[in-house]
Amino acid sequence: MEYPFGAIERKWQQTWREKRIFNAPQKSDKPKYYVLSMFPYPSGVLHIGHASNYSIGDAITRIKLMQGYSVMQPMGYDSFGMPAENYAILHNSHPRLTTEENIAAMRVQFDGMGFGLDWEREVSTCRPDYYRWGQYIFKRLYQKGLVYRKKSFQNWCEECQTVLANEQVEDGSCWRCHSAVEQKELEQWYFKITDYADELLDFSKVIDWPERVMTMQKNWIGKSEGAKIDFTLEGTEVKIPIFTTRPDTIYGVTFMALPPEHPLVQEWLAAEPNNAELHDFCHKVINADKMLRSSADAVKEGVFSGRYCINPYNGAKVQIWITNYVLMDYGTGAVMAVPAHDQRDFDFAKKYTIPMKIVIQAPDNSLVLDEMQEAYTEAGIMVNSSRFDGMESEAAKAAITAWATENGWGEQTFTYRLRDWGISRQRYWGNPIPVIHCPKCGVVLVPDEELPVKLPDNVQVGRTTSNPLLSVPEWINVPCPQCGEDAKRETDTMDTFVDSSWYYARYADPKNTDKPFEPELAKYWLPVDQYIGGIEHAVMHLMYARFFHKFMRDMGWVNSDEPFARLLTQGMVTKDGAKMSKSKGNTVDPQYIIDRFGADTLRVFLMFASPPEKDVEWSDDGLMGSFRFLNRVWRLIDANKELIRKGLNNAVQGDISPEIAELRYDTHHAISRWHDDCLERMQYNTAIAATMELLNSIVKFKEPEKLNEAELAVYAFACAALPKMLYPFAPHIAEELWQALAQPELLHDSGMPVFDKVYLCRDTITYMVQINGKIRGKLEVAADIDHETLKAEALEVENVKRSLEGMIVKKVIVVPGKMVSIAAVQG
RNA sequence: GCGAAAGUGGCGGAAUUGGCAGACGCGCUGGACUUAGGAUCCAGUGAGGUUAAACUCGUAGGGGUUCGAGUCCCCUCUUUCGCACCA
Repeated sequence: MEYPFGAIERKWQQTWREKRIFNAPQKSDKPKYYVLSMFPYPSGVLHIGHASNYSIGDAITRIKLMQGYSVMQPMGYDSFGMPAENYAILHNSHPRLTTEENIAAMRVQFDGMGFGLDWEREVSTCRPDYYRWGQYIFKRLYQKGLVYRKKSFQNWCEECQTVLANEQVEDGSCWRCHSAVEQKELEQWYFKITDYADELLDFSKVIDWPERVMTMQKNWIGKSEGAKIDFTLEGTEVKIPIFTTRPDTIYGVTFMALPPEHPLVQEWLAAEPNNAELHDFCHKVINADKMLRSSADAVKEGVFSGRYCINPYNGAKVQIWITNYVLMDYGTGAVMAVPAHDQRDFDFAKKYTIPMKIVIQAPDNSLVLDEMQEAYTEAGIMVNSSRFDGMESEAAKAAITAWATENGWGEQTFTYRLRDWGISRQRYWGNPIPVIHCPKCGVVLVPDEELPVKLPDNVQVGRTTSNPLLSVPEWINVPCPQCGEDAKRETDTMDTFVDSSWYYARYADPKNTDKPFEPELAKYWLPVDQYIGGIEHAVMHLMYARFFHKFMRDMGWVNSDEPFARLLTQGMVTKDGAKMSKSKGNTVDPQYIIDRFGADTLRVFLMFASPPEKDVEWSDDGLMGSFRFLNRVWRLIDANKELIRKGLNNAVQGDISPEIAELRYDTHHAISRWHDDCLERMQYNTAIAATMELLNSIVKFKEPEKLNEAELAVYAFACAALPKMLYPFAPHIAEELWQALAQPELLHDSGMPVFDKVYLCRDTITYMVQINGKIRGKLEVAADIDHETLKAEALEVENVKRSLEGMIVKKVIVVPGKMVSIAAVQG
């Protein structure tokens, strides 16, 4: 017989809702705990990945409730973005309608999983009551000087008809649709995330983040120390600043490398319309696939510009080359090339027979110019470097930089790989940028009282024209808020990552109609104590949210430095070793599993199969194992509930059999392991294993009705521990069994399962005996035996004695509570 | 190429501080029972060896430290992830 999971799950879902168990109070005497899983895109269908991810957060929520915290676990929808627009096109509908339908459908499935979510705090980024405050925050960022517009070459996804931030380009492809990314020159809105680069590099204020995520962010920010040095265009006063991390090689500069996008190059192009070589090369490079251009094994190419610049250190005349290997948007967009000491410059110089000059000599004096096969990039002794000759190159870096500062042609500086965040998207289904362009006043912010700038409904959604908003003149044409003249609305919408950069704060005060959220409430709930989500957001979402949080702190809206104190990056669910996807045809429908085996079974399987941060390989057989487990627990308690109720009221004093004493030990041991796994280690698979082991220990007793009073008390205590231990993972069956044991309160309110250290002590201990590292025997002794006696007894164990024949014992080591180790040699 | 993490039975995984490797689950083998169920219960299950033991081997491979290594150190291989002309 299967236990009646369907009825039980419906019953408890309804009870939790009616009793408002998971609606977090705004004020509480208890300490707060904020559990947050990354909100989903509302696809309308809950897939196994969602089920797995949110099961983790729900387990934490229920553990923290039992522990006595006031817990908030909200949920919402990241509902702007391309997929909604495409979905609407496909179904000949409107994104707003399809999105709301999907949200309603997902809500039902979330509830069917039994997640303890505070639906009164639901946010959906595509609703005006949410995106209004995104616009408000945009304005505050603008007023703080953290927003600007810039025309430049952008990553353009033809498929999505929109631009992408650098971090949204993966291997030259769009992060979302995976089609190739091109370059297109456009005027775009930017957030000055680089202002916070140093602070984003500092993770000292997070409590527990995976090292991997912090490393990825550090790599992405890519801070490097170096010097900015001004070269001068020959015969002019024009400065060409360069950035280098190797100022010690400045006397080895034999050419200057500029990218075609460099303003000086653009000037020369304009000045020489007939220089075909120059024009062809620049045109070719600028329009080349950015991925190919920036890959390490791309062939280096260039043309000589016919111009020279002057090295300020020695007055040397340096050829200026236009090349494909220098990036306009890193450093100053100009490179001093030192072929003898930089591999890229070396390759380039070899190809175009540009001279080289050794200025750092290897410590063993082995460098000879004509014999060099590759650049020498190590440290060494300065040579051919005028007044710096003989110095250690590492020390010379500072000296040479100082010399530049003294002479006014350079300074010590830092450069970052991180670029400002381009947030403009040429799409309809996003948050409108609250700006009006006035021919007279320029860029004018929409006044607060006119927010939100609502998306018009009557657009023709489609991907043939670039931005659907361009087709709504009555929305675009508005009077300027400042001068009243005819003006036009900005038609770019914001990157959806803007919406997800502050939603965690809105949950603290989701219905506020005056401001994004009440600072007092955000200060109470933030930071998020435990954040859970996929590793794929390691750089983008998590860095943007940190940036927003630091801005909100500077505004005085929050008082923490980091939004997420602890971060858990959960693994994905795989099948046949691959990520589940429709195209591979290896998906599993959670709804089918819930209908056939119950949500508890699904949750237990997902949590038991592997630790939360690792991938879970789907297994139908494994799922059945979880189902059998819950059925066994059910049968045990259902068959014995009167007896257990009685036993829970029994006195614990009295004689008990050794077998029951063992059960008592197993029970307290299992609970203690559960505590450790649930609270310290966050390793829920072993917490479930401990629960299974306890069940196995209990079911050894086939006739509990024959136990005496004291024994029954032990037995009942063991049985009653099962629902508590199951609660985080299989909450419905746990509540039902808990109620069957005539317990008055619901489990979240019942406290942690308790164990008593007294019962973890044993009178006797089994010691293993090792000889030279191999197990040769064991002996059971009193727990308080002294070491000398123990050693003597260990040597007398029969098998030990025999193995020691003809050997001389050199040393005997006692590992308290565990083993006796004998070191012996052949005699 | 650089950096990080990982590699344990037929499978998912456990071993928390250097101390009985393989918990727990799946699968498999044998048995019991039967209201034939996607049952349940009992026994077994790393490899070799044995009636059973003893014993030998065993945590990717090779070395090392230690009374003792899955765990620490060095080298190699493989896999995964991140970065990759960043001056």
